[in-house]
Amino acid sequence: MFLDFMKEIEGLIRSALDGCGFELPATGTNDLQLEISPHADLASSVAFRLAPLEKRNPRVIAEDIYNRIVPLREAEWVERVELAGPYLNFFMNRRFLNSVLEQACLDQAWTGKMEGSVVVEHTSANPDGPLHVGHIRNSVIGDTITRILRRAGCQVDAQYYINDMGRQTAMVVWGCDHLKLDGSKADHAVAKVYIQAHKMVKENPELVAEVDRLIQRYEADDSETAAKFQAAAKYAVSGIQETLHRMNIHHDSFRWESEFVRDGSVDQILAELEKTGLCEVKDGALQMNLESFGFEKSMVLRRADGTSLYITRDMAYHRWKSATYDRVVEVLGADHKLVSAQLRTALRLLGIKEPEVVIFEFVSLPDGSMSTRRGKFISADELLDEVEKQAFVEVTARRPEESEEFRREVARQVAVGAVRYDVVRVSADKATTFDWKAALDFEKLSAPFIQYSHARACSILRKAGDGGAFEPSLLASRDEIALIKKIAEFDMVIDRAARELKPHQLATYARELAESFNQFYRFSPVLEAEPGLRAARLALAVAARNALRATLETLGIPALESM
RNA sequence: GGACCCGUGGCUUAGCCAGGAUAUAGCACCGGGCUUCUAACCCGGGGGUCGCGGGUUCGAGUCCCGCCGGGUCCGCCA
Repeated sequence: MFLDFMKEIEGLIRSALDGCGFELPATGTNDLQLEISPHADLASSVAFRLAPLEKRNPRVIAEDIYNRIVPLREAEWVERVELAGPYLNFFMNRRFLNSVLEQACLDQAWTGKMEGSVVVEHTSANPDGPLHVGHIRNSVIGDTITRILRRAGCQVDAQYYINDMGRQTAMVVWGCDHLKLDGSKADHAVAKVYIQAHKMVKENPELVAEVDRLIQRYEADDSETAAKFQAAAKYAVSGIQETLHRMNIHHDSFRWESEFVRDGSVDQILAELEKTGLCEVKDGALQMNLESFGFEKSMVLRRADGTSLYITRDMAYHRWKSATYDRVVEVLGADHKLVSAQLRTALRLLGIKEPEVVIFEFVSLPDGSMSTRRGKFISADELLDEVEKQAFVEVTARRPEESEEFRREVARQVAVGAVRYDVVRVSADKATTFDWKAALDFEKLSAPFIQYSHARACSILRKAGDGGAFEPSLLASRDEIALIKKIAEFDMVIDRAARELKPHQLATYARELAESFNQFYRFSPVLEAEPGLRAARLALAVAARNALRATLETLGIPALESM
């Protein structure tokens, strides 16, 4: 699809440049300055790049290139090139549009040729309570990246790293020893114990020693203690998973950080780090000095009591990931920026491939940041419940004749979509403030808009029956052509989002695709059209339905057939 | 104090990494469209010193420097 069109144009320009004797220094990506433009299907402003090198007017250079472009009779997808001042404007031919339509109709246009294995670590919330509205930014971004990479063609392992050795988990274990889990949803029950335990320890500082002893015993692999830690972590994670499943989020594998202590890889990493000569024992703790790399704070690798720390275990985990997968991707909150940078520096020193880190900025509440420990958060479950409730009201208003079962199911699917879309549509590096009013207002720039387009397409197809043979060239109106072109962009959007790890680009595309379909729907009646045109439009409706379904699926949003 | 991120119409936001032809969309506001495939939709309109000041460039929302405002981090927590 679009990538093929683009590739052909690249070839045309490059051979024209050779013909002119122009040498374009490679500056990275998009050397040819190609972009989708309102003036063309694809435009190049490469003449501007060459002007200073050739010391000539870019208009003259563009004209030279234009004159050297081989006759397009043999071009597969390019109809014509226009010279517009310093710009070269390329237009796609009918064959290209027909090919897009055909591939989309056959539902075979949605998987790319990217290769390799990728591990995407996301969510990895501490097993000390339920996911809150900040965590789900991690989960939704991570899961969408996972889906995008799969679409692009990669083999992806979505992984949850369970922090079972941390102080938080020890606090939960201590809490479970002294308090009762109250039987509510697992992760919520754990949170109550954790919050209470934290309060008790804070009020009685002598209890800290008890928590420390738990950490030491777990590190020493005391079997009774280990059973408690693992049971507590597993219990919390089971509740977290339940919430994730509600949002269509599934992990392929779970790794426990304790594994890396047990199998000796943490000790091994420590030995290797010590060999760098940057480590010293200070106040009994092993520390690494990274000042020459711009970090004023040294990195503590081992506590004075000999137990390991998160960052050291994480080093071992990263070495394993780097050795196992071609690409290592992880989604982290902005609070991890500094440690993550330190970790990458340390990995580099050991010659270990560094991860690609997707940082997302914080979600805060109107009155400040969230905290599981202080019990100050809005849980993902609560959010989903409320959005679902509101969605039920909306469905009931629009489809009062439908059964309650139908309306409940639609509300559930709309809620999942609304929550996911609301999170993924914003670029990860924008800090946001959670707002109930905005969360429950999913009327317009939101998932239902896209789901609705899909449902409309399905409705046409339900009523139309089998369209049979059709003449694609009949699709020539502005809205029909625009829709085909938008469908064609799918592979390029996926490819780019997969390389840049920016899922919000797909959210933007989804909105544009739905918009194009809605315009087609409004201006090009399908069922009432003349037989020939009807068949062609029906084919376009199938193509659009498939494109919308693939897009929604990649966003993890249910593609409802009726709503 | 230091490091990193953000600042685009009243509000939310794309474009910034790879500088180019009239700056994207939604909400809200004004006007129009359901006897026609689901109006959770479509069409039109008003509204922008792209935080501020320098610089680089033929050209800056996009790159560089400084400042202002907001966020995050700077634990033998994770």
